Amino acid sequence: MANIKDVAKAAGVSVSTVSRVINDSASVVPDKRQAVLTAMEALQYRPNSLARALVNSRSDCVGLLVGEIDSPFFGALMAGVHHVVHDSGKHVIVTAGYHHIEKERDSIRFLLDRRCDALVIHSKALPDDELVRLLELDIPIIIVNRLIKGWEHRCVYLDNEYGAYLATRHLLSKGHRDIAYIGTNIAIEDGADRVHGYRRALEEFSIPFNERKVVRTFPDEEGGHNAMAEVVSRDLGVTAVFTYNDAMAAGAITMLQDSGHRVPEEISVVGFDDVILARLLNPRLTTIRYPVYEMGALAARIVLHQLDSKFARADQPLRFTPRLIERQSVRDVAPVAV
Amino acid sequence: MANIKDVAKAAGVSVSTVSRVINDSASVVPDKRQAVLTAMEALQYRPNSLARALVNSRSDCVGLLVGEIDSPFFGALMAGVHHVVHDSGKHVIVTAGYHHIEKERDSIRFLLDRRCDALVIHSKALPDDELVRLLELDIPIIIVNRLIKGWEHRCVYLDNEYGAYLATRHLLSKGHRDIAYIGTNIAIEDGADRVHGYRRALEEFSIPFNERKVVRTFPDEEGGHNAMAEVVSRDLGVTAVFTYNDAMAAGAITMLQDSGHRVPEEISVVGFDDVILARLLNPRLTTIRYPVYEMGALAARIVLHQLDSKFARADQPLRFTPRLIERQSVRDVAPVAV
DNA sequence: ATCGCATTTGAAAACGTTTTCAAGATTGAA
DNA sequence: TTCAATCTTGAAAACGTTTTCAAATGCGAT
Repeated sequence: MANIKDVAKAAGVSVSTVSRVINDSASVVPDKRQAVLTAMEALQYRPNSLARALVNSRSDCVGLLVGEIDSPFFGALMAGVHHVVHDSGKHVIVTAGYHHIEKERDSIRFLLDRRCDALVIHSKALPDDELVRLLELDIPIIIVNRLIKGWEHRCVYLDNEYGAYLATRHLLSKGHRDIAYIGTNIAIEDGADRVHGYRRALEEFSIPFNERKVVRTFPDEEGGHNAMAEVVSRDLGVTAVFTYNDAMAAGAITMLQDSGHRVPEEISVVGFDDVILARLLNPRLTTIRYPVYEMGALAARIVLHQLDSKFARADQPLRFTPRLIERQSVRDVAPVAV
Repeated sequence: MANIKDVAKAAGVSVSTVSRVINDSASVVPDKRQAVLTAMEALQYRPNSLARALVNSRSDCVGLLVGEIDSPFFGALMAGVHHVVHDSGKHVIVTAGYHHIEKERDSIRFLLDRRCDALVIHSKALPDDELVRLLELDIPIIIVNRLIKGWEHRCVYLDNEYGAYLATRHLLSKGHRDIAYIGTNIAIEDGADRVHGYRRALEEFSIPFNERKVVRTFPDEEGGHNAMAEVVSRDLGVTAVFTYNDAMAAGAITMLQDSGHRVPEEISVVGFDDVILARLLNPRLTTIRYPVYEMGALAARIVLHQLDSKFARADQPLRFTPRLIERQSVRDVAPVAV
């Protein structure tokens, strides 16, 4: 591959001059400029971005750590980040941590080694103090989907407690009184928050919390399926289920339908996230909207701004509020005022 | 951030020595090695991968171009590539082209500028000759999901014609005689191939091809929904539909159910791709399995091999064969021998 | 013609690595 | 003790850029 020297030689000028026309960082007389341009064209010259990044100490890359590369949830997160980063002429490097501490660590190391200008991080496995150590680095970093105490201004997160509260309250307002919660078995803050929201709604309706009505499994479709089977087998007279995410809801619905239960006639289901799947299930899933695309976009906007204030500043709060999306998976048992 | 000189100074050795212990590329006496190690630790030193890539002309990165960053199909493709590339200690840089010629071009340029060691490309928009020009570069490149004549050994692709044939034949063998095809309106080879497969199966059963039974829209859920509405409105006595992909099938099913038609009792549906969604729909979708994860993994294995023969060689053929996955969206009208 | 000033140019240093090369230190055998 | 052979080491060049700085050129006014 041709380099800048080849171009300089071909155009009969110095490398400095070539550099100047590439970046037009200074004026060059028209005929030399033209000579350089044609030489670049002829040699199919493309500047080596590594060399450029080395001297500029700017790679024009934003690093992004997600949980998995293939999942509607992270797909939306990636899309949000990609969108705004590309709009600013920069690029994204994505890595996945698979909710595994070592992989998350490696991924972040990789992004840092690559000299990304900024980072957007979704981490479930890394402990707070390790993330704080990152935040203390002097590179723009935003943590997505997690709140670290004392670092609220660097975290773009959702009010999980309120989301779970909304979902549960919705079920209660539709007359349900025996509501199971299918949660995640990975020890992570949003899991705990959602249990709190569930309990708070229950309390508001003076319904005692029953530990037997919550079962925790791996937060995917299969986990939801198994958990639902467990709930059914416990025979607690449950008329509704609230799940940690839509994938689990899908698994739960499948399990119910396969075992001859009708949804929502016999058992109502509310999910969480509102991934695309939710609209496609039958019955269409009533769920809590998690604006993950918007959150990714906001995170990206913030790091870009920190990097270079010529990018639009984000004045929005970093805390997002979930919303109930009513579809068809909840039956109205006996309406009650909220 | 500390650089190699700082480490050298701290350890009281030359940069060459530090480099040697980093890569252990030559022997260093134990006490100096230790001194270097502790200095690196103390300074939290991390080699600058850009500088390293510059001198080695090896970035240890594989570039990947996909259609969209958020879609189950490309999610699986990315996951396949990521998996094998990570296993070899290298990394992936993903870009998305959104099926748009300019964006695809830009993305590839970016990956090349970044000096990726190898590329895996999924392109729908770029013309053959432009891709050929890429393949002629002396860097390992594999094209996924597209067959370029004369370059079969560089293309990992699916037998689309056969997939469509399989789907249509399945419907025919279940007694369906009036089968609509909901196709893609983007002019791309696999679209045409699938129409051919559909026609071939029809011919085999001596059923005349009826242009009115095929409608083409944008290949997503909404497109499927609209296309299905169109098919219904044409009132052609259709008892089954085969769609270009699962998302369209989902849209079609939603449309049918919303307008009071039962699936599969009134109308049977067969999709294409077998993305995760297919298992979750109700009824579960009978579809054609597109082994995209495996194809991504194979493409990655090949470029890695070309890069450095120490990675396992791929002896498999580059052409994948689709398979029918029977689930519940097809009704048996009147069995007929295949 | 000459002077001064502004514009355009190229040489060289810098970015942070790896690697080559030659020199210095160490070892073992005679 | 000496010599050769082997190990270990550091200086310097290289990778492909950008940028600083000083020199060269061009221009208008005198």
